[in-house]
Amino acid sequence: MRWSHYFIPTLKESPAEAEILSHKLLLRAGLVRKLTGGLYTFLPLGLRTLRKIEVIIREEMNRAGAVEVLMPALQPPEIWQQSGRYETARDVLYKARDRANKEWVLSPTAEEVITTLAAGEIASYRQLPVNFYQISVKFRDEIRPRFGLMRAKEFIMKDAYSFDASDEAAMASYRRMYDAYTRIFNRCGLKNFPVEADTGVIGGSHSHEFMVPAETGENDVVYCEACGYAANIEKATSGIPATAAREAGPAPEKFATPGVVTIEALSKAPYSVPANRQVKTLIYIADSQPLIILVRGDDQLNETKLMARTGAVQARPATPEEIFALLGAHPGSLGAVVNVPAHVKVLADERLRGANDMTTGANEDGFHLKGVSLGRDIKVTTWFDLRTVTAGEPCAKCAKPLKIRRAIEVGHVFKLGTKYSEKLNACFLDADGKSKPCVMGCYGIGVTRTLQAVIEQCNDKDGIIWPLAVAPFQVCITPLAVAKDSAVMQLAEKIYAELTAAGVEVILDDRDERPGVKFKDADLVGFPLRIGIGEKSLAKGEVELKPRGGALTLVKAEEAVAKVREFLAGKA
RNA sequence: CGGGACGUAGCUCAGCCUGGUAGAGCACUUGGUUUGGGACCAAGACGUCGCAGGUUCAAAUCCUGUCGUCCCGACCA
Repeated sequence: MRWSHYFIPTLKESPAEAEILSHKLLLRAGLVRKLTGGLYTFLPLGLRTLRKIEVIIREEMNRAGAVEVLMPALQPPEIWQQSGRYETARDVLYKARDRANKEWVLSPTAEEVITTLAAGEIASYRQLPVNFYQISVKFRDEIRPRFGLMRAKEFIMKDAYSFDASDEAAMASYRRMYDAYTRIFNRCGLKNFPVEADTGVIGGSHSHEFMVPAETGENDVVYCEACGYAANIEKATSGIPATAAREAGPAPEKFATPGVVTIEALSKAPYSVPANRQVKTLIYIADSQPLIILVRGDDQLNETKLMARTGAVQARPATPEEIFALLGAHPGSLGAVVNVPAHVKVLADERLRGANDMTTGANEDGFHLKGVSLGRDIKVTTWFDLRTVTAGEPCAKCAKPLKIRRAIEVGHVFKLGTKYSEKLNACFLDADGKSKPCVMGCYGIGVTRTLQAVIEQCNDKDGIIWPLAVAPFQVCITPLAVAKDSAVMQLAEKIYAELTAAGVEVILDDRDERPGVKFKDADLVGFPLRIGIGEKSLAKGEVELKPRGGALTLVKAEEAVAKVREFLAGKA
């Protein structure tokens, strides 16, 4: 490819819309352009990299035994109603109407379609296992698209769906995908690691997310360097000890706390009740039902855990008005000891189990209760792990201190079970002649997000440093004179022709630009290897080889092609 | 949906407070000089100042509304 015939609109300055580095580089290196918020056009260079990632994904999915299909992006709402997600996924579903005013949904994912396909096509255990995948555009009505391709309204996803005859077989399918994902992200040149994850609205029993460590990521990951435990903070647990038992009085004692409505205020004089001896009382509305939630004063409720434990589809903090109507007091004076309506469930965090001599609100503005014992004074409906892990807590497996870091989620694997196959009737006849629902798994990779994650991880002050496997071009030839009859250009053309013939992906910067412009552009775009050809070195019969981010070496002109192939072979 | 910031040339921004001829740098066009890390000189082209109302003799500037973008939070398959 000749640069002058291509389209690489590089920018010296970052557009104001970009905040994080990878987003700025996407725009500056001429990989994408924004159409509007959350919607991007891939330019030639960005598309080449995208295609390379797709090829890696296809190779590994095929190797893992999955078969490629392509499903419609426009889908009938009926199947979404059948699975129940027309309601539960309502907020992210884009909807459209046709001329007959019939409604359609734009696919955010394809469990419904693939399960409908399986329902029609799979009749016997002899057809199992099978794993379908596709690489296609997905649509999600994100509340807040951000960071370029990281969270967009429309993006490219690889989604796969496995169908198995038994739970054990489904776990084997899950494991195959898990291993394939590790290979895929490694091949993309990404530092990555799997973490235990919550299954969310998609449902299922077992789940891992593949994370790329990055400060700009949207996920917090809890991990243990000693034993390798790693989990999304939404799911993570620790070995933190329960609340210490104390000498407890015979009954709770009410005391006046005028104006005190925070844990912190109560921890100060004249009350001086440490946060770890307080019970924090939170009121949530989960699927229209009020819930009382108790966590220790120094803990934070983990809303994802709350949703997971209760199976709620939607949950939100109650408003002060709702709270007053329920308990007769305002936030800051709430407790679960007295005035708790019989129909309201009390969910308490495990860390409070057996705790006594605690202080909590009296459900009367301006008053608290001390000497409260959980179990004796508070009727807990159910105990759950509901708290959010913090850094430094002992690992549940090995007791070493846990750490927390930010990361980008690039892949997610779920064991789904029979949730969709039952609802959409994807059943098969087993060897014993009985009809059983397929045991499913689903597996996603954010392809466009992965592209940006590579940039986020592979860069320096001058621009992108593409891993060879996903670089838009492997080699950039930079002749410093472009007149057709110049020795420099003639050699550049010769090397270009030889490399091209050898199957190397090479771009020839044949623009009549000053050297500085060409060097800056090559660095910004991030080609793994640049061949510099100038009059100075050519006078000695030499050309320059400059790996991006590495040191420049001089080689004999006639050896250049061989050296380049050596370089590429060593990196492949 | 709450909080905040910003919409002026293709891009980055100034001008707005204190109303009075629409600006700079980069990019672009032409000519010349340059030519090993984003050149220089000269000439040029490019704008309904996001949009709609209002105030005023006069609005980029003040007021109201609206749309859009970005950030934080909420939310998030």
